[in-house]
Order: sequence, then structure tokens, then C-alpha cells
Amino acid sequence: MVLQKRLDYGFSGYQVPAIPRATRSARKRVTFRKRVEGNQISAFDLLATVAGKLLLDKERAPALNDTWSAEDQSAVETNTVKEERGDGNLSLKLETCNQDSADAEFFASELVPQSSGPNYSSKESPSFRNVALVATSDCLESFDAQKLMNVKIKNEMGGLACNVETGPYVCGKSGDCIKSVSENKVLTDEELDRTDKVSIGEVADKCPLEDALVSDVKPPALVSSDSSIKARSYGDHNPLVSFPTKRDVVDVVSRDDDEKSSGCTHPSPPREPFRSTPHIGDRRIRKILASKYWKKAPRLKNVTYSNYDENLKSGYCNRSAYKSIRPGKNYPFKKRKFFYCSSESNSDGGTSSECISDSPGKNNNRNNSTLYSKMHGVTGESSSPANQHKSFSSRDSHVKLRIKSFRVPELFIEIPESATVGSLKRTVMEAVTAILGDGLCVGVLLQGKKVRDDNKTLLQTGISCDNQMGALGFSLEPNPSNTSPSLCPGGSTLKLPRDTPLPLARYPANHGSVNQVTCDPSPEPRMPNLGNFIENNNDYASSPTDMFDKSTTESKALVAVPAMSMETLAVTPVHKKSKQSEVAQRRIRRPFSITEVEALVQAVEKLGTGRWRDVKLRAFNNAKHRTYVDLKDKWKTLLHTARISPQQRRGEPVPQELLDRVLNAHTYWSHQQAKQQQQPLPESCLLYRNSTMIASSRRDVDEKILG
DNA sequence: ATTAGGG
DNA sequence: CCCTAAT
Repeated sequence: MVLQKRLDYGFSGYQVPAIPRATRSARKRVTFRKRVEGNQISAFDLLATVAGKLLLDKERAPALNDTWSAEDQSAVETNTVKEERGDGNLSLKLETCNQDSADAEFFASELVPQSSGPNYSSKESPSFRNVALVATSDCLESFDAQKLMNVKIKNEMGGLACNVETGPYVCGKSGDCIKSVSENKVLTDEELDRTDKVSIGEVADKCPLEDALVSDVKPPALVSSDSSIKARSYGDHNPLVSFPTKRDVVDVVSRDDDEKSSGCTHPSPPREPFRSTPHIGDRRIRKILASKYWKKAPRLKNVTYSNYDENLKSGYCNRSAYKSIRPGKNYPFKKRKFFYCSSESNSDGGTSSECISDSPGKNNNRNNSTLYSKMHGVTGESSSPANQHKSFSSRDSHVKLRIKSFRVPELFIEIPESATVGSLKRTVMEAVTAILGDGLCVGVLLQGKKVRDDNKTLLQTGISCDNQMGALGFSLEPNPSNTSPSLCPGGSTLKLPRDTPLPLARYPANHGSVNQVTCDPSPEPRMPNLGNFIENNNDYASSPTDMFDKSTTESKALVAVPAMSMETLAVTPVHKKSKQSEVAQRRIRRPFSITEVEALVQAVEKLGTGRWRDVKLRAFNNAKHRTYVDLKDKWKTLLHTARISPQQRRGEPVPQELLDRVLNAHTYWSHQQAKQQQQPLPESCLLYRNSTMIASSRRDVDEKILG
């Protein structure tokens, strides 16, 4: 059985490794695992794990959040067992296995053939008993999931070989029962609140895993579990993971050796696509445990999320322990952060729909810019949507929109009671500003439903002149993604860049002076001109020296950051808390401009490779967003670019001249380095350098070297 | 905090 | 760009 690296986890609770970057694109799989304290495994825990996994990936976070919304839950529920139909938005697969061990582990990883599981001791395998807790597709082949859910698993020995409760907590002890929810059942609130056993599943004889139940004699505690989780997100339900078509799903499949993911230290033999759940040979029973909690989550926000957060935190708290034990660098979740905020703001609060007023388009002279300026005018800004796809041919009818206001996504602010009103204002302002400056998505809703296809015309979408009031809505959402548009082609949002972490964070509510503030800047919304913000990123002035300053300054100016005094910073716990809660994000991608490349090359030519800090200081001292690591990386890519054929190069083409300089500088400094190691004779070095550089027609080399 | 490399 | 290991 799987259980590779069981020993990787030497702590209670569980960690949720970051989702490999690869998962940002469709059809990528991720792996994660979870360890459960004692013999308890709860559906919620599992889901939380999955959720946490997803959340850890900032770009996916909202996706998950959406999934948590009540609307989608049903879909999840009904599709859990129907993933083959591909008509759902997310399906969950989970399976667990039993093992004689003191603790339980949740492996959300692809089942690894026993033979290939490198990290578990051979003696572990035999004692392994898999008990499928989730009816998944492969299980369905042999029996109906619905039935499975309602069957009772009995242990002839007087106990249950495996007990899983879909309740908040799953008891692994024998005698416990499986609580499951019918996939088709719609839970009532009452039911949702019940945490006790609901139904007992008895594995039908059909279940190929029955023998597993009869497995070990001892009070077979559910000690270890192996779970494979597959989640599919369909564009329609997942705004962040938008795909061209509904069929284009994202599979979040647990597998340890996810390609490119730093999942497993030990490369496992190539696996079949996750779809074919491997090793059915293992006796497994599965049970869908998602539905209930997925449905429930949106409602019991406080409980759910706090719990959730706790879980996540626990993972983080144990990071060090984890790290120390963990053999490889498999799970780079070190600095991953998630926003609790987005989850909720996206699912409900964040979506503020606005009114629309349609009117027969008479103004043919108006173009889309007019439309947008109008849109944004409401927010006090005008911007040019970078992602505007809709085509407004001049002869089209025009849809007039009037957005009365945007509601800012939910904000959570914590401030001491002793704080002054003024500081509260500043705090709120700061939070709001941070959000706005952080980048927002504009979502389009029609009939309350998100419109995700950016490529449809308004007409096709149904946003036409004869629209009725209220049919169309817009929403501002925290932009979770720095994803390139290509990653979410179906998204209906206008992505705006962000550079700073969302200040939103859910703080422990145990603070007496927690004030929750929801900001609604209706009267005089101060929105940054994000459109320009974008454009400025790559639009540098010609002067390599001051261009960075300029752009930086401009960007900031555009973000309409209110003058924030140090005092404010001191007074607002938001900052501290934000950092504390590790709310951060992947930095936005900022392609190097040619000018920057030029500056970099020049600096490296002079300073050589390996002195990135100096390079930074010298040429990018004013570009705060460029760290020496960035520069180093850029050099690396430049070098690579220079070495590959022009046809293989992508992105903004770098002048061959620069690339040549890169090559020259690289070879030169490489030799330099080598020489230094052998015989630190400055003279020969100089000679070599000069010959090389001059040969490469670097006129300014000398100056730079001298200067 | 930097540097070097792998991802 | 991120993440780590090693300085």
C-alpha cells in the first residue's frame, strides 16, 4: 500500500503542502497528505485538507471558495460519484486504508503500488487493510454508490473493521459506524447540525473489499488511511480555474509523484492517469463524505472556518517538525499563505451586484472605452481593461451600464478598543486600500450567475439592451491570481495586478476587541486606476537609471494610497496580524523589460555573475520589486534564452545584441571564476577579460569596468 | 542576508 | 517566480 514516507510526519495534526505550481494549469494533479491524530478521521478534516491544499495555492483559493458556496455544493454532492459523467464541478474521492498503527494518516495521494512504495517498511504492507470510505468511480463499477452509502459495515468480530464517520469527527475505533450521506440527499439544516451518526454503511457483499473488513482481528482501529482525492473543477463553478470549456476539467489528484510537483522524493514509475484508480487490488471501500460538509460549510462559516483555520495553522505550526523529519523538499508550502477572506468574500459578501440600466444603443459613436469609463467612473476612476474581449463593433447596439456602487469584499479588521476612531478609520482605509491596490477581479453576473466566458459577446451572453434591471451584476473580488490570462481563458474577470499581500485575514475571534468591519465605499469610492497600473509595469522610461523610480512611483500614485503615517502602522494591528497569519501571495509576474535587461546585462558585465547583491544595488537599487534573486534568475533565463534558438524563445524578444552580451559576459566570468580558483593572478585575468570583452564589441565595457 | 541551483 | 540548501 501506499504509505510511503509515513514517517515523514512526526507530529499531530496535518500539514498541507502547497499545491505544486503545476496545478495551476488544467489537468494537473496535486498531492497532499494528512495525518490525523489518534484514530480519528473526519470528513471535515479531509475536506479541510483538500481545501487547505487548494487554498494554499493562492491562485486556486477562490476556486475553492466558490466551491464552498452553497450552490455548488449540491453539484459536488451529486457529482462525487459521478465524476465520469463530467457534469459536475467537483468530485471528491477518498479512500482510506486500515493499518495496525498507533496513528492514522491520511494520504491524499495516489495509491502507490506496494511494490513501489519505497518509504515504508516492508512489514507494514501486510498489516495494511484498506477500507474504502468513499465510493468512487472505480468502486462504482461494482456497486452502486447510493447503496454503499446506506449499507452498514459490520464486523463479525464484534467490531467494525473500519469505522468512519462522516461527522465532524470520524471515529476510527471499532464499533463506530460510518456516517454517510446519500449522494442525492439534500440535507436540511437540522441534519446538517447533527453530528452524530446518521447512517451506517454496511459494505455490501458486492464490495470487493469486504475481506478487508474481516481483516485484522484486533480491534481494528482505523489507524491509517490512504486516500485518493480527485477534485474536478469546472469552469462554470470555479471562477479561478476557468477553462475554455466545461469539459476541460482540472483534476486535483493526489499522487505523490506528480509530475513536476515536488511530491515524492523517490521517483515512482510513471503512473497511469489518475483516472484509473490504481491497484484496485487493494481492498477498498469508499464512501463519499463530502456532500454534507461541503454543503454545510457555507452556512456555518464561523465554525467551519475557524476550525478550518485551525487545521491549517496546525499544519503550519508543525512546519518545523515536519521539515526536520521530512526527507526531501517535497512540499514547498513554507511560505504559502491563504486568504481566508477571499473564501467568503467570493462566495457571498464579496459579490456585490450592481444595477444595470439597459437602453437601446443609440450612441453608435460610443465605443467600449466609453462604456468602461463609465463603469469605472462610478468608482471614481477610469481604466482601460486589459482583458477586454468583448467586441463592440461600431454598429452594435450599446449597452449602457450604470453601476451604482461596488461593495468591497468582506474585510476583517481587528483593532483594540482603545484605539481611536481616527485610527479605526485609517485602519479600515488601509485595509480597503490594500485590497484595492492588491488587485481586483471584476466579475460579471447575469441572473445571479457568473458569466465566465470572456469571449462571448454581450449579445451572446444575454447582456443586451432589453435586459431587465437586476439581471446583470458586477462584482469586485479579491483577485486571487496573478495567473496569466491564459490560465483562465474562460474567466470573466478582469485581472488586475497586485503586488502586496491581501491584508485580509481572519483573526482568531477570541479577541475581545475584534471589530469586524465591512466597508462599503459607496459615496465616494476611491479606486485606484488599476488599468494604468498594469500598463505601467512594463512601460519604462528610456533612462535605465531612473526608469525604475519612475515606474514605481507612478504605480504607487495610481494606487491612491492614502498618506499613511507611521503612527497608523503602529496603531493598526492589521499589519502585524497579516504577517502573522502569513497572508501573502506569490508575487505578480513582472516580465523584465528590455531596458531592465539592458541594465542587468550591463551590471553583470561589470560586476560579474555571483554578485547579485551588488548588481541589484548598482542597477536595480530603485526597483524594489527586483530582488537580487530575481536578477540572478533573470540572468539565468537570459542565458538560457541566449543559448536556444530564436524560434524557441518566447515572450518579448530580447535583442540579439543583448543576448550576445549575456553569453559573452557569462563565458568571460566563468573563465574568470575558474582562473581565480586555480591561480588567483589578477594579471592574466585582466588580459583575458579584455580580450574577450573587446572581441565582443563591447565598447562600454571598459568604461563600466573602470567606472 | 546572500548565493547557487533546482523546480 | 518559488523554494532550499549552503554559506
